[in-house]
Amino acid sequence: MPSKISSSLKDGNSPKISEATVSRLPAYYRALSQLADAAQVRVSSEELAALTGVSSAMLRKDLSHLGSYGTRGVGYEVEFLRYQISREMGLNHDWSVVIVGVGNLGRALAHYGGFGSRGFRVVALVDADQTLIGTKVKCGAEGKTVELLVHALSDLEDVIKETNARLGVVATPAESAQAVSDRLVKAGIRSILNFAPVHLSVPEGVDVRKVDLASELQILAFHEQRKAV
Amino acid sequence: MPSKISSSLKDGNSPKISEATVSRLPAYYRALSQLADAAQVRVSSEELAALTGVSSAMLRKDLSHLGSYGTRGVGYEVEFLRYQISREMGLNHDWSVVIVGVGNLGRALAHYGGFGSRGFRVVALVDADQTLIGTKVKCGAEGKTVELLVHALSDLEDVIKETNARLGVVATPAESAQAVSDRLVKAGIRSILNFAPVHLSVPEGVDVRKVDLASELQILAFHEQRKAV
DNA sequence: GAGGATTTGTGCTTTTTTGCACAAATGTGT
DNA sequence: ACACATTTGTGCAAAAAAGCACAAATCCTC
Repeated sequence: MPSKISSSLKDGNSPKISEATVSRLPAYYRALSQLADAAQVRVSSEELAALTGVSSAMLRKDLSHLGSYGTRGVGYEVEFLRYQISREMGLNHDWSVVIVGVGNLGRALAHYGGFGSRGFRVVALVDADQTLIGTKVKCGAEGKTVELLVHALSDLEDVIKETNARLGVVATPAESAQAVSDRLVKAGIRSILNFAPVHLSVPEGVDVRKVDLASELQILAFHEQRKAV
Repeated sequence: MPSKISSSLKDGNSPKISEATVSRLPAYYRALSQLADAAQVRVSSEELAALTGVSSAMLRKDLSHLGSYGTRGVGYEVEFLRYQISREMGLNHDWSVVIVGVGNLGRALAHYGGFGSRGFRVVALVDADQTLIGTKVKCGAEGKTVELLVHALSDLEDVIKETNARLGVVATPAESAQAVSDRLVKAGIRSILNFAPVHLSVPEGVDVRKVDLASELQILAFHEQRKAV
């Protein structure tokens, strides 16, 4: 039995988890959730590593940064480790998300079930298109769908204040992305997920993560071309 | 004037462009396209770096791996550099893409204009859902939309052979992603873009890039939580 | 309760990536 | 023609990330 007592015995200061590690934690969390659903109690670093596509040594080092949550000779307790990761990542409470841009992609994101099941709740939809404003859009996957009203872009600040959104998703065309980002920041948003194919410049203290679909394909194409030799 | 003569004077062997560099080339390419549209002729490393969110030193080093395409004291010629990057990445010819999974996300991807304008063409849609098979889905952004028939998953191999698709996009639920991936590989696809929230295990020589929307939000949430202190 | 099998946690090494600083090359003006 | 301002390309140093190997800790069996 792992010493579940020492869980909150960590110093107040952040123990500097490296960015590379942080970027892999979600994958570990997902795999652990999967195992938990399958009622598996314990898992070895080898097994969890295989499920997430990393080496077992790297997995162990990543986890060791969170604390010593495994048992030598045995492995990790699935449910316990999952909880520790979720706590470390702040997934034990819900995060409110505002999506700006309700085009094809924005609607797909709203529908996407993966958010709700992992601590994120889309609480507001915003768009500049007059023909969309006022319409309702289904949010969340089957099971617990909610209809959300599309608000006007001009009401962005109010919407954020009322819904207490902490995370902003930019799913607008490239032309308007920077302006939208600026307003999100001004309204207090400090974490932005950007789907528009432009670099957003934001003041210090604001985090932006970019997801660029075309870029991903281009990177694949680069390697594909090299193979063809 | 840069010496445009030496463009193909490179050794046949690949000059080992680092993965980090490759992952940034698409951003450079996009920014250069933007500048070209604005009819800008020359650009400095400083300016291009600002547009893409990297340091000017890193940009110069990245570009130096492709060749010496700039002119000291002057900068880079926008159109010329753009062409060199596109050539290096294999964007001078079109890449055919097959999308498996025509749910909300798959449809959004099919609609997405960013693909077509950057050397990618969605040539086939495949799904397992009987109610979708045989229906038509609009592909591409306004301007040149094409209607594509949704094919049965059982016909995957034939569809790939007929359309000569080189890139596969997995936009299925997590449960079926691995099986779909296996069949894509067996059908000759060696580059896969995976949107399903699972790790795909593939044989050596096959590239997989993963885009996980929930993971991105989780990483943001991690940092957001740290700020709140 | 001792010995062997297993599996974590981690110090050390190697590789990759980033950052700095400046020489080399080009254009400009007098 | 020559000094000067600009901007690239790159050698070298620093930092970050990944990989290796093994000691430490635990469990199981006899």
